[in-house]
Amino acid sequence: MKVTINDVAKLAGVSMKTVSRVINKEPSVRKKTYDIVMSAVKELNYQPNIAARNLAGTSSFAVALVYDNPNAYYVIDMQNGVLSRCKDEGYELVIHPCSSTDAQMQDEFKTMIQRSRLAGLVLTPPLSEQQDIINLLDEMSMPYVRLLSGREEQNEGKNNSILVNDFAAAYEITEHHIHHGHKNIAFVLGDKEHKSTTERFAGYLQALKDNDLSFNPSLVFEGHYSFESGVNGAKHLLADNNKLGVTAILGGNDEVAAGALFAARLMNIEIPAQLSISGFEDSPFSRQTWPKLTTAHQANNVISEHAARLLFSKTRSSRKQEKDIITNFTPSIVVRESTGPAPL
Amino acid sequence: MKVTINDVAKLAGVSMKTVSRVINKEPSVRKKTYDIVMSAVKELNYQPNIAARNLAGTSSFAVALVYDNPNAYYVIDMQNGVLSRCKDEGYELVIHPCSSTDAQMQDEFKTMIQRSRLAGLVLTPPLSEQQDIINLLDEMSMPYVRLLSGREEQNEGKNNSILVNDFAAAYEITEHHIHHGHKNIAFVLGDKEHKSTTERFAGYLQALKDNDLSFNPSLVFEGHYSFESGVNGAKHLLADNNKLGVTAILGGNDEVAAGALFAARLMNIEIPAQLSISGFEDSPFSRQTWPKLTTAHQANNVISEHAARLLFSKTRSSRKQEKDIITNFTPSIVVRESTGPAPL
DNA sequence: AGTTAAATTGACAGCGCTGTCAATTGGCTA
DNA sequence: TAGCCAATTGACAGCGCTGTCAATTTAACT
Repeated sequence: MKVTINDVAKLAGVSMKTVSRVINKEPSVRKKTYDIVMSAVKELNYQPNIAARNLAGTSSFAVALVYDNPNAYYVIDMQNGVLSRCKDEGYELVIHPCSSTDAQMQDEFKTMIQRSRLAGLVLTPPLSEQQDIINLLDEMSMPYVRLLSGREEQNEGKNNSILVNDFAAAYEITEHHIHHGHKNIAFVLGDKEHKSTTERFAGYLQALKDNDLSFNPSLVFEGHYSFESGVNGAKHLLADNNKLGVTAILGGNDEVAAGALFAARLMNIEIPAQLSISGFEDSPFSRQTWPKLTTAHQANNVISEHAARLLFSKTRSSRKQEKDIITNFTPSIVVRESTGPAPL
Repeated sequence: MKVTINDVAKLAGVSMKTVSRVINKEPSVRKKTYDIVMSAVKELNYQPNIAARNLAGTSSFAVALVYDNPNAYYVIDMQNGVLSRCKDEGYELVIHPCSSTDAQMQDEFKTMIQRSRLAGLVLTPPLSEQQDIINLLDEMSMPYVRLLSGREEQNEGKNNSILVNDFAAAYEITEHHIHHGHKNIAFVLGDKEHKSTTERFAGYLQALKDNDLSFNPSLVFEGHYSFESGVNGAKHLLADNNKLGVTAILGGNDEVAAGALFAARLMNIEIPAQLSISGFEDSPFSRQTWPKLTTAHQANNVISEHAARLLFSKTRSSRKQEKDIITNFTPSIVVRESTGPAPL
């Protein structure tokens, strides 16, 4: 029933250590030996014991995913992406939800790292943007990968960040509206503490500028990443029978856009005939509205998978480096039914 | 930096084994000894090494949460509930998303169990309703706890199930509508493969019966647990200018209800003045609609925590039994703005 | 006090694997 | 062919803890 590394060694006619080398893809193993061992592994269906590896080795076989994010869809995508890579690599995934505002979080964080003897961790926004956490990890010289909102040129010299180009996404979405003849394009921003908010806003501004449209500050609503904020924002922007003449609204994310959509419906505004609305992220949320949202697709499960790859590439130097790790993602626009030409 | 059980033993002036006994809350430890050891543990801030415990002991210190559920909110709640208990008990949580329809799932399942040397697992619907999985676990004599939709009387004799009384929830919600004077109460059902669907439907029927209202099959729409299904269901039920005279709709869950809400809005039906709509589960979804949904609150994080407790109580017989584990949950109605008196 | 059983504690091996370092092999040059 | 270095392999200890079982202490009796 239980197959140990010793059984494999006997069957292959080599030492345990050599089997260990094969399992861990260490160099200095002859091709022939490798094949013999591998066939023995397969014949016995050998499964390395993670606990023993953790105990005996210097580095452990567990990575943590740390998040403080109310968006369940986002979290699940992150988990699944990292998890799939972990399975391939034979690692365990420790999930660690936490509150970034909690004062004792750092302690709890430290305890977790000690207890689990982690090989490394993946940080998602907004924790990945918190300098004190980064410092703490650097102090402990613990490998980590950050998921951040940012542009490619900002990633130079760093080799532990995965950037999502929210600037470009916002730029593209704004141009989508502009090309549809929209002039008065409003923006319901997300939480301003999040870097994604400032990046998206910057992209929006740049697109306006590049298309010779003037920026009207009253078309910007400073809100939060929530449905309700979208409702409030849209109500505010469209107040007084839309005296501002808004014909398009960028929601800070899909939830915000869904809220805006709802508010517009309540005001008997036809979507997209009278008003175009777009979101960001392409969460399942964007398909649960009616009409479905035009949004910027961001493959969070893919992104998180690459984050995991990057982490693994840093963790095990003995293994050959993976060369196809993408560290810069640019969301691409998905046009659905919530946007269209500007009304005449 | 690294504190081992040996350090604690020295400081406390006892053997390693005694420290081990204290850590594991084994019986046969004098109160005085216990206190001495515990103070040493605290002084050194000793953290047991999970890998070593797993390796040395017969049972491991990891439990798995297995799910096949597209509802991210549900999954997150489940995770958090089980996770909080795991932290208290010093266990690890292994999350295992999988597809119940996938043919090779059982194999993968087995592999996971072998690899991780699990102490036990928590199964959520619809996996918890699959007999082949139950059989497999029984064969391996692996402890598990099932989360199921069902009524208290059905839980007798079983000690590995946590029941959510969807019957009672549906009964209560249906009566809520009835007491508001509704007569033509429609129901957009969820997936009929899920036991929660049949339970909720049964509760609805019972409530109608107990209040001397006749059951009209054409007021039932067989749908799915999705927003879109809610839209379609409501459209169907309210067709032809509501010739069926529907004044209230039960959504199979909150997503369905949200869909129904949206469809009604599109038809310019006022909620709740002309039509009452209710959901189930009280997911964040139900607060992201406008008006907010009346629904049946189901504290999934609490439920999953009790599932974990139940599992732990079965896992370590040496530890004193927990007596306050709730194995039967009855959701309670939360009245918000989407329901009201029947129109005249 | 003396005896006996029960409760409490400790010594020690070993869980399955990897790190260290020494032994062996093979490939190459002179 | 001998000689030498690098590549490859193996022997062995030990990671931090728990199970086993024996040693010791305590309590409960004649």
